[in-house]
Amino acid sequence: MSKSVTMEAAWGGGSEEDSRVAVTVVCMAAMKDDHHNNRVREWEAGLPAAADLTPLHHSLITRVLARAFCIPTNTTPPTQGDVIRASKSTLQQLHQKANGAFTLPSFESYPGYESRTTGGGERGGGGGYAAEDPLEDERGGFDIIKRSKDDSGRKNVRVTRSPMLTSERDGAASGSGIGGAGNGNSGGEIHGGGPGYYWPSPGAMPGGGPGAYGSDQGGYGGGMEAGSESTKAASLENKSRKLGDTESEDVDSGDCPDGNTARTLKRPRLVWTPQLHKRFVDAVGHLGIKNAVPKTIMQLMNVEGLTRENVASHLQKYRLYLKRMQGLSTEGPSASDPLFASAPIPPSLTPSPHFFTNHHHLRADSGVPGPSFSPPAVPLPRSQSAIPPGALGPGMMGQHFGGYEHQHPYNIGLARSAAAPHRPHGMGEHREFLVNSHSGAPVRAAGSPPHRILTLFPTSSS
DNA sequence: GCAGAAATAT
DNA sequence: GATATTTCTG
Repeated sequence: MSKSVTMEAAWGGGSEEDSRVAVTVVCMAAMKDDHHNNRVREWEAGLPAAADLTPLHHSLITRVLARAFCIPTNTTPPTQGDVIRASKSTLQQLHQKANGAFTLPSFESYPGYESRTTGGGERGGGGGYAAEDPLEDERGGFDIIKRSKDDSGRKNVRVTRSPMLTSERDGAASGSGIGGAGNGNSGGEIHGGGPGYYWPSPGAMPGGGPGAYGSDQGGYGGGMEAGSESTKAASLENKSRKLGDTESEDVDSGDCPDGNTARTLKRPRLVWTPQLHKRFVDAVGHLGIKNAVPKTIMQLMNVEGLTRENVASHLQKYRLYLKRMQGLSTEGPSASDPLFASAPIPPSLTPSPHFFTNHHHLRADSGVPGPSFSPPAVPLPRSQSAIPPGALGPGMMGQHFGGYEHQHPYNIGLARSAAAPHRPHGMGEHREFLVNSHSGAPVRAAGSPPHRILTLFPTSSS
């Protein structure tokens, strides 16, 4: 358990130094073991140095590509001959190295490697996409993983920075996935160390992952997700083309993922967790459906990071839902919209308050005025089916909100709301959002034993 | 600039 | 198909 191997490959970064292939083996146990340590050195010694590889990529990368990835290149574009020559020469060098003293130590010596690569759940082998590791995401950062697939089906992972992230991260943004213990609490960054977002791994961990989802690490604290960028960027580009040349310039210059421009491409995807939705409903109920407009709701909700657009979108959906409910007023809640069904509709908003049928699932905190915290927020993994049942914590399984009626994960404050439907409790004071619990247990209401409450956007009160 | 609807993306 | 974001329109 104490052994770990980190393989990090960086190529085509923003500087000469980054343009390298670096393979680092960290074998904590081996560090105490001279035998192992020597073998590691031996292996490292056999690797091509940065200088061996830099000329290759500098010669081969086209200017367009280099520009796109902010790779410094020679000012004069290489000719075809240059490329061929450089390729040959570099290949020769590599061959020489390969034929020479390039011997790799046996990986069997490093069970850590074995277990990680086979058990990590990343299909197709490879070093995996470390940042997808829930444990890694625990660090509470706000980095956004954007994925896309190229033709070969390989995922492209790009780590960008949230607009809210003002502090600099170290170079580990896309680095190892197993380096740290993944304690989001200790990894406090800009917002004080909440286990912020979790950007789930599509297709990863088909039941065999590290199990962080349901662990007491609270591997799923998040609520925002960044989706594929390629399609988005393409769409953006298409649209900018439609709009004219003025904007395509922005897209052009914004290709370099230097943090500033990538931000404009996409905003993290907000998942309307039951808690969040409940807050939303409270706000709407407080305002009355007539006066409930996105901005006001947003202000009343007082949730950091929530935008007017988020609220507007949700309000749009919510209104549709209410309409539908009015039509179905005699038939009870719509199973097709479990999120909405999960939170009470204030009497002022609904003609059919009898709506809630899952009373046998009422939580202990129901009826308690004040902030009521429900199970940890559920991110919306692209493939939730990959999450092992039971690993999500109470009631957290199911595709989307499927199985909701039985899992009752979102019976939030139903009784509470019935008792005090017009009380948008905690508003103006609390900013808990996408609450998480390190214990993995449902977070309790205020007044309950002091469960550790982690907020997505920790505030001074956290 | 905001709200709401519609289109689009994931 | 569901859900969220983005864009469009008033």
